[in-house]
Order: sequence, then C-alpha cells, then structure tokens
Amino acid sequence: MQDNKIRNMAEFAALIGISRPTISKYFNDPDSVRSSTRDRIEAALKQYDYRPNIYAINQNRRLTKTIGIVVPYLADPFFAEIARMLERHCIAAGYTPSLFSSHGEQGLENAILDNLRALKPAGVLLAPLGRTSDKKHIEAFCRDVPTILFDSNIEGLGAAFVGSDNFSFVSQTVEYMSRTGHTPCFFEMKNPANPNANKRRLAYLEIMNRLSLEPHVIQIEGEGWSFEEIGRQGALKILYDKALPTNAVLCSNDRLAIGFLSACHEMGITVGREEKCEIRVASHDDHPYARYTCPSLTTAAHDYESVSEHALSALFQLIEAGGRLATREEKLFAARLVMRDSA
Amino acid sequence: MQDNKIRNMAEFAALIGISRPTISKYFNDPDSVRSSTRDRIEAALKQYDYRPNIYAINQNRRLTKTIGIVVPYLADPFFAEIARMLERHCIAAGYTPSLFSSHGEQGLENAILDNLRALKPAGVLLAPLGRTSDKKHIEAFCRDVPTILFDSNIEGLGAAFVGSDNFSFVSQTVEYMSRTGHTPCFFEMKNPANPNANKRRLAYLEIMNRLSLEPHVIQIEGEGWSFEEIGRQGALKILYDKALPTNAVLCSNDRLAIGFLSACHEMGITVGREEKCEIRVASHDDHPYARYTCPSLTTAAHDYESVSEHALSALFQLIEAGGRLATREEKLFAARLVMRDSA
DNA sequence: ATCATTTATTTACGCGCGTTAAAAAAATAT
DNA sequence: ATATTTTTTTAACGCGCGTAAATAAATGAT
Repeated sequence: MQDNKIRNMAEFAALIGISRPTISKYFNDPDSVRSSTRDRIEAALKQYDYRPNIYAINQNRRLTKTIGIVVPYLADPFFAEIARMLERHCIAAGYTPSLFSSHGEQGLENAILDNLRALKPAGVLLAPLGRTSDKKHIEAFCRDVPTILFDSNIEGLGAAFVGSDNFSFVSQTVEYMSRTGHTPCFFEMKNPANPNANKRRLAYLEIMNRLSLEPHVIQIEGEGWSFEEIGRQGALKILYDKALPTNAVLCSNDRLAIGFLSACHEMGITVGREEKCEIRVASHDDHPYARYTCPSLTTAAHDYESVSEHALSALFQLIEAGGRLATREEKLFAARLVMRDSA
Repeated sequence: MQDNKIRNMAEFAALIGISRPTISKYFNDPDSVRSSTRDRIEAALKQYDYRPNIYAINQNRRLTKTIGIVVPYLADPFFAEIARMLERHCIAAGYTPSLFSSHGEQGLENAILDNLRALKPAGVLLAPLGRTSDKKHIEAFCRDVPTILFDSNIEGLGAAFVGSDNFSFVSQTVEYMSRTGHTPCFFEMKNPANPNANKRRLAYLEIMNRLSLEPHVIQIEGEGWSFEEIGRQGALKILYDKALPTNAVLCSNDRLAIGFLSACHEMGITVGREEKCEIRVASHDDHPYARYTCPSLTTAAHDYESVSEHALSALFQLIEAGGRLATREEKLFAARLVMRDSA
C-alpha cells in the first residue's frame, strides 16, 4: 500500500499495463473481463488503493448505483429500525443507500426530493409525511424518479406501496382484549399526521361492529411528531377527568401508548393484565422500546423484516422494468400479536 | 413552469440570453453578479426550473458543499436527535448533509469512511464506534478529509473533539444523590463500546473518593448496542441475587437505566425518590425517552444544542483553515441535572 | 462627453470517466 | 498450423460544468 496517489483511471491503467477501457469495463462489471485480467486488476487495487471518481462516473452513467431512502422522522426508533434494515439490503444488493429524514416538515420533505432528483438515484424508497405531505410535489417527483412508497400510503402515488395491514393489526388487538374479558376503547390523535392512524380507527370501528360491541373513540389534541408527549398530556386529561369509557385502552400506536403509560404512572394508576390492575393498555407497532416500558407493552408487531425486504425487491423490479410498472400494487403485511404485561 | 426539459447550463443560458460563465458564477455565488442580471436569472429559474448537475459541479470544484455525518448507531434516539440538529445547522449554513450510521459494526464504519472519501466532502463530523473502531483506518481517513470527532473521543484522531464533560455529568448525579441521603453505586457494562463509559466510571471513583464515600462498581456482561436488554438482564441478575450494594443506583447511561427500570418493574421493586420506594435510580444522557420511563428518569442532560452547534462551527473553522488546525482542541460541555421521579 | 471601473461575453481548455468503432492480440477450436 | 472466436487496445468523442484570459459592454464619476 504505497501512497503514490493515483489521480485517475488512466494513471492507474498505465501503472499496471492494462488499457483504460478495460479497467472501466471491470468497474462496471468485474465479470465482463477475462479472469486473468480481473486478477491482475484486483491485485493492483490492493497495492495502490485506487477508486474511480464517483462524480465522473455518475455524470456519464444514465443510472447511478444510489438508492434514496426517505423517512418522515428519523428520531422515531421505528423509522430508524426500518431504515437500518433497508440500508443493509441495499448494500447487500450492491447499491449505495442515501438516507434522509424529513424531520416532520413539509418544506424539508420537498427539499429532500428536489435534492434527490438531482442525485439521479436508481430508485427511491419513500415513507412520506402523510397528511402534511405536498402531494403534488411528490407526484411530480415520482414522474421523474422510480419510487416505491412504504409505511404511509398516499393513493396513487409511487409505482407501488409496501406497508402493514392496519386491519390485521387492530383486529388482533381488539379480539385479544375482548376475548380476555375487556372492551377496548380506542385512543388516538384527533388530527394524526400518518394515514395509518385513520385506517386503524376505521378498522377498530368495523371490528367492534362485527363483535357487536359498542365502540368508543377518544381523540386527543396535539400536532407534530412528539407522540409520547401528546399521548401523555391527552392521557392525563382523560384520567384526571375520569373520562375513560372502559378500563381497557387500545392506543393507535406505541409512542402514544408510551405517553399513556407514563401518565398512568404519574396518576398512580396500575396498568396490566392481572386482576389487581386497574386498566389494560395495548397498542400497535412493536416499537423497539415496547419491550422496556413499565409494564412491558402488549402490542401488534410490524413485520419489519418482510416490509423492508419486499420494499426493496419491489424497487429492484421497478428499476429493471425501466421505471414503470403496469399496475400499482399495494402489498400489506399482517401483524403478529406480542403479548406482554400491559394487557 | 413549462416542461421543455433543459439539458444543461448552456441551453439554459442561451434560452435567457445570458452567457454560460455568468450563469456559472451566479450558482457559485449569487452575489457575484449584478443585481439586474441576478433578477433575470432568478426569474428564469422559476419559469424553467433548471438545476445544474451536481456531479458535474462536484467533479470540477475542489471542495464540494457536502458535509458527512457519521454516527455509530442511528437506532439510538440519542444519536438520531443529535443528527437531526447537525443536519439542521448544515442546511442553514448552505451545506448538504449526508448521514450515515455504522450500525455498531466496524466493517460498516470503515466502508462508510471509504465511501465518504470518494464523496470528497468539505468536511466530516464523525462519532466513532469507540473501542471497536479501526483506529488506523480512521487515522488514515482523517489525513485525507477534514474531520471533527464528536461524542466519542479517540485520543489524537481528528482535528478536534467536541463532546460532553463526563466528569461534570457524574459529579452532578453523585453529589445530588449523596446530598439527598443515598450513596450511589455505579452500574455499567463490563466492556463498554463507548469511551465515555470509562471516563464516567473513573469520574465516579474520583468523586466518591473526594466525598469520602465507599465506591461500588457493578459491571455487567454484554456485548453490542442493545443496551436496554443488557441493562435489563444485568439488573435482573443483580436484583435476584440481592447483590445490590446500596439502594441507590447510578447507571452509566440512560439506555442501561431504561433496562434497569424495566427489570425493577418485573421484580416488583418500587423505584423513586419518595420514602416508600425501595431504590433510587439515576443516570446520564437525558435520552429522548427519559421523560417517559416509569418513573421518569432523573438524569444528567447533554447540552445537545451546544454540542451540535460547536461541532459544526469547529468544522467550518477547520474547512476555512484548509483542513489543518494548529492544535487539536477538545471542547467539552457540562451537564445539566434533570431531576425527575426516579431519584 | 470622457475616462476609469465594474460587469458580462467570447473563446477555449480541463476534469475523470463512459462509450464506441476499428484494429490488434490472445485464447480456443479445428 | 490455420481459422474462428473472444478479449483487449487504440483512438477519439462526449458528458456538464469550472475556470481563465482577452475582449466588449455597461455603469459611474468627473
């Protein structure tokens, strides 16, 4: 590893006595050159550690080897976790992932998409903000860049959608709670940013109807992505007013539930499945911290692995198809009920 | 916004009747052209929405406008939070942040640095893995790319270090606990990945010595970045063995404390400052979820804002100085004690 | 109006690589 | 050994933009 800095491909080629186009071919596809020359190149690469200039490459290639990943709020461990899996799969497939977070802001989401367009990625995996997204902006983006939506579906946008089956989530939690003796009320934000929240409420209403149970939806105030705080404040108010319609609470998502549990603890209200406890709390998502709440949170788990795997395979399919698919498929994965101590 | 796709700067220039070099000047610094021409260009930009090709730009400019941000584990909300602030500051300063997570793996950290070198960023903010980092690799990287280390200090690496003053963290928690009647024992991992952990233990020992109190260090087993689970398992073992030396526990960091609280709840041990409680638990970091543990976690808070602000201003200084600084400064920010219910 | 100064234009080259077509060389088959 | 196929080399152009030098035009001061 001597450090005679090699400035470009021509220098590298001259140094090892192989023509530049052959080196170029090698970098585009190592299998496209004879094995003996491949060996020579790879041996030289170890000695001189030369790397082609990505900017020059990307300028001249139609499609780059970059995959853009956009999530609405990276400080949410749920998205951090799924981003981690997506990155892993990208790397395994020989692509370079580029991760962005909209941090809950429409302006940032738009700016990220603008930047991404300039990056000419092979494809993009986009989890949009949802209600606060600028749909026209996203639509224009999707026309130019092969894009798969995940987590939050926006009707008609992107070449496909990969996410979770909200009905499956809610049906499992509702049925579990009612089967084990309690009628769940539904705890959610009044104006949720994420469209999954609406689907979950509708699922709740439908399932309660099927089970011939009276539904109760509690809608709390709050804007933004600080779900724990919103859930806590909402819960404190409800609990203080003794306005809880039933002693079993089904939160729309785990982050709200974390806030709810926090409020219960503050108010001295015991939560859990056991007889002695005053209320039960269950939720949806299987947030990475759901295991560590007190009590640990009973929840319906995302199939993180399947969602991330399928999102990427859908994107590769889209890329290979040249950026267009005949129909816009929506692939939904079912939940898995995780019974812990809170319900 | 008609969609006569403009292919390059020359076309755009011809279209609006301004020479290409002038347009180029404009994009490098809008103030470098006369205000009347600036207005004409900006008006045209709105009509035709042309954007220069970033790859062509970056190939020809010495220094790009990209800033690399590397954190060891993005699924940790602490790093997600600080990454969020760093990104904001980058954007405000006219740079494009590019975020990477090593996901706790040395191989990935190295690969990220290799990629980053090829991206020719103006500078890099690196929070290394710590003990498991490949120090030689990082050292080589820092020779080529202006780099500021943050969060985890590795002696001598990077042009500067910005982080938190571990002594300040531990002194505040220890003094608070002992002042309010309890002698804290120190709960940590035996082989912590992060060098801050070692500094915190040493600080604990020194402060206990100053206060003429007998120190107790509990070191638990565990590898990797699943601190909550490691803390929980370690706590379960200690609590089950009734091996807790004092009834006040000071955890090395909040994620361990979250696991500790979870274990306490499972064992039916009450945690809190109040008389009736069996033990008190405090910690360090002010993790975004510390507010929502049950009971809420008393902890020493990072000055997230100052750390991220200073890290970036140090980087800009480094960039302006051409990538070298006379001395390697280490800037440490003090903690702020956040008293909540757990201690 | 005249001269000095600032700003814009013209022209031309370079960056590092993708890519192609024709020629040469090497490997394989006959 | 010769014919055939595969692989590499040579030579050259293009990508979209930065940049520099010489020239021209616009502006400002006198």
